Amino acid sequence: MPEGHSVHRLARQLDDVFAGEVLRVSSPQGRFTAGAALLDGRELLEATAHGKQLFARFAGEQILRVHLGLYGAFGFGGDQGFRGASSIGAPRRIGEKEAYDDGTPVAYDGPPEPVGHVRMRLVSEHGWADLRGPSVCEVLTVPEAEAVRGRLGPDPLGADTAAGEEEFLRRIGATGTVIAAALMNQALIAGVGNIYRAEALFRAGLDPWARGRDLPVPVVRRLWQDICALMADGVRDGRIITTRAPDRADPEAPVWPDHAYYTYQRQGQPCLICRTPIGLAELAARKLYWCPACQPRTGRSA
DNA sequence: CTAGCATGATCAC
DNA sequence: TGATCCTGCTAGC
Repeated sequence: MPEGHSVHRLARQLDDVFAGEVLRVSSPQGRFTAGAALLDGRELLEATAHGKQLFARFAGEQILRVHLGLYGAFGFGGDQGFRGASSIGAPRRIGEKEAYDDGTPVAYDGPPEPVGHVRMRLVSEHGWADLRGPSVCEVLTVPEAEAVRGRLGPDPLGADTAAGEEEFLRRIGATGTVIAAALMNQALIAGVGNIYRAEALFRAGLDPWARGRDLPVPVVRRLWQDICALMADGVRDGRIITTRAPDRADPEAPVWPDHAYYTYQRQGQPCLICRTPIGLAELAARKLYWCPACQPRTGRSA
């Protein structure tokens, strides 16, 4: 159940441990057998992310595209050098909750027998990665991969956040949908999910039902900039934390605060700012959390 | 133990 | 709008 920050961490991890390596690629589960055969024995050149989409470029113009969906996750394992190659702290799993190695040296005898439904297994000389439960795992040509990217909006974790801001402004200004729905539309902004959506709207004090095109330009700019900052923190921490330090129950515990969120899954509980009970609504088949007092309905909202 | 739900997105109707 | 994909966590027996 990853939002964009998890996929960016995953891309970094794959790049750290596999880039430049010739990989054995298989599908123990059997649902990716043909795709695995296209990649098997090729060098992984680079792994990148755009929003929630993961792209791994292999030699021979083969692009692996993975989307984790609701519950996809990668698991990693390998020898000491493999684990040390990770720049994000050698997690054993990336996708939903991440578990970290404690640094204890372990003997490495090659990958374990696949347990359960492993859609794809990548194996190098020094380590392995197992992919489970993705909504998409396929091999694309370069033009096909570019077409996928072309359908996505700007990524707050992309290299050029200034250009992304202008693009976000353009796309939000052109949509008639409410801002809470717009933030979940990957064609308008890529990588935001249900948590960042709810939390960014709260931090901006925005009515979730305000229409995108009705929002003042400076408000939309600040929203983009705040999402960029929040998601960059998420990549750094491996976890979504959106509460400002003074708003957490224990300011002395900045890394694992009691309250990581202002509104997400806090329906009925008091707002951390004004004590008003947090609201819950159904919007486009997803749950929307907001504070009715800090994010008052505006006249023109839908 | 089981049932229900979850940070997602597509497809059929 | 609802079903579906199909994993893992958690609340409740």
